Amino acid sequence: MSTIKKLAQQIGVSSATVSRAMNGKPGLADDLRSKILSEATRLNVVRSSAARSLSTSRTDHVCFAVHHLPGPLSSDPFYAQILMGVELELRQAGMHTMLEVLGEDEAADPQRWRIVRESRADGVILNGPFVPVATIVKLHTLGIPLVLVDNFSKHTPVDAVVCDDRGGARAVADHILALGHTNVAIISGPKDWYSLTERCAGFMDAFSSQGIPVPIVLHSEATTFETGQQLMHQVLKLEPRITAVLAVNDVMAMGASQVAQQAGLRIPIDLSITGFDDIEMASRWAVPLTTVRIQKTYLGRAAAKQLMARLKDPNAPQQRMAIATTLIERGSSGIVPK
Amino acid sequence: MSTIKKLAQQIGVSSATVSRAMNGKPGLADDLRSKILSEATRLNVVRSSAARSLSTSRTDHVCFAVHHLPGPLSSDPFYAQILMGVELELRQAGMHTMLEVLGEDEAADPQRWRIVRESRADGVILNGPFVPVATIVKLHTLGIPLVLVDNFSKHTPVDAVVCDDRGGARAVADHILALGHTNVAIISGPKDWYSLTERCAGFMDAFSSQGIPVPIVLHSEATTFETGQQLMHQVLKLEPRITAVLAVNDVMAMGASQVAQQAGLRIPIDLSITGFDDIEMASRWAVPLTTVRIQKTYLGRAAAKQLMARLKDPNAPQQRMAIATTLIERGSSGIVPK
DNA sequence: AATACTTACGCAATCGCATACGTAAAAATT
DNA sequence: AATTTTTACGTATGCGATTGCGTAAGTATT
Repeated sequence: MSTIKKLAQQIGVSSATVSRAMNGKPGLADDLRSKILSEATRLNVVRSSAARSLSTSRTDHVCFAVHHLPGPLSSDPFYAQILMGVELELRQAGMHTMLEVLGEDEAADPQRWRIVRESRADGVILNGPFVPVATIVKLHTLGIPLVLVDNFSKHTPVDAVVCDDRGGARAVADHILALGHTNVAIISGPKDWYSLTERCAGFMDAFSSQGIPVPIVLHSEATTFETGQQLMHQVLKLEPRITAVLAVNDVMAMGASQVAQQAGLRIPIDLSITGFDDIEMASRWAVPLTTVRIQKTYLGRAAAKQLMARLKDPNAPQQRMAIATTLIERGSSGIVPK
Repeated sequence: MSTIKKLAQQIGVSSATVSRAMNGKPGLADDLRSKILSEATRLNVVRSSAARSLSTSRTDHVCFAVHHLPGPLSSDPFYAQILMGVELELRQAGMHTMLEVLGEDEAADPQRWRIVRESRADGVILNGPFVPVATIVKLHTLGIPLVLVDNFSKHTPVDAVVCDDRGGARAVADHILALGHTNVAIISGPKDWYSLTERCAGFMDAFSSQGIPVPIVLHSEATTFETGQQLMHQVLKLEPRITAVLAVNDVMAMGASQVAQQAGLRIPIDLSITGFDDIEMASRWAVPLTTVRIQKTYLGRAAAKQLMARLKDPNAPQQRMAIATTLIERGSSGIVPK
């Protein structure tokens, strides 16, 4: 790999000129510029990323941070797809994605995020509701360009990209109510996860606007297949006459449906179950899952765009962007049994 | 963030000394070193990554490359978990992960991998069998430290980390044969994917060593749920008396099992089905899947280690490391029906 | 035609670290 | 005690860009 300076000598100009040419900066005759550019590609000359970030104090890297839990990037492909979206969008802008997996230590103190500490990235896309608010605040006061995904902070003016959890939830709930169900349970995860509270709120919207009494709401420590199973057991014990279960995501819905079936309930004949997210397996599940589709890749793209906008204008007002969701009706929901 | 030089002035030494101290290099009194180190942490002084990679021409970054197909990082969490393993291992060594998602263009020409072109990483972990051999060769002759994961190249001496596909396949096949099955079908993906040929070979090993006639083998263009469904349809048409199906991965097995069930076959009473990979959903599937467990995170860790070893000694002989697999017996396999 | 502006480019400082080399003091050797 | 070796540090240069400033030529203005 050759340097800019050698290219300059080759052509007979100064390295400053080559630099300006390659960066599309003014102060250069058009014909010279195109000559430099073509020579550069011919000789495979690339600007050294190290040198230029030393000089400009930008890296063109973005840090994609996810909490490391049983889940995030592995079993539940939710964040993996967001990651794909981020990569795609950044790539188009000539930027790059770095991955930071957050353990307990890092979740508590952003100073321990090595990518941030060593400023290996220009900004951070922080995914999921797993990180304590204090961490977000600290990160923000540290002046690090930041975009939250699938999370939102009331306490700090931080950009966020979410999906229309509330609207989506409202839609499934409306769907279930339209089918005639009145005896409904909601199974959810931790009470303080933004998206979950929104989804629950959306469910409630539907009930209250139809004048139907509020359903049972059960919470758990996580949103896994297993917690779905556990909560379904509870539901069956608490209120056997339930005819529909609104799960706060697909994986939980799957767990719940399995328990229900093992208890002898037929879906959707005896019991309707709905999910949220529309993960790939939702349509392939034994009883295809009625759910709410989130365009995960698009979420990622939006986050990347938002971060780049923030980098360009650090003083722009905070933005919260909500990506629309769509109800996907499949076999797991049906009319209320007589 | 302060610089090394300022820290040096503060303490009253030269920046060279601070540099040596922070890099653990010799030529420094122990007490001075520890004093410098403690001051550095106290004042939050970090070596500029840009400056040091300009100076050392290392980045401490590793490029994790996956082909962008419907699958890799999204629906099939296989590579996502490998990614996690890589990140974990690199992190422990003070290195960082960059993500490069390969489209068709990049798959054909590594010069288009921007992370590589701009040497933003010291080496590449190349995942999956999706990339043409020519690309691997080119990358290798370009002198870029490279480790293949879930792939192997006979044509070039490139390090590779795979799992014991053959042994694992042998184990499931043995298991199925031990249950008395003799009328077996194998459903696989593209013929030229390394892991798949190994797995098929492993299956065959079992048959031939037991003296049982070779089974039907069907191939397809991909290894998705849908191709699993398609091949199962074919199997049913071709040889309705089949009693066991060995799928080359879990997702295909799931697709196949669904088709079989829809055709009225009970699993495992009428038909045994096995998978490979042991993805999370395998155990949660309607009929829990007998399969072969791959420790994906460990695969990633091994790959990262291997790459770092290669970086340390570029001339070490090529290595192929195979990670052991384990047979997981679950409900989808049973004795041959009478 | 004289002056004032632009334009197109080169010069040189700068970014922050690593490291080869130099040197004085301390330790070892004789 | 004189010499050699080692230790512990400082000096200075280079890594490869970016960019403010300077200047000569070209263009516009009057």
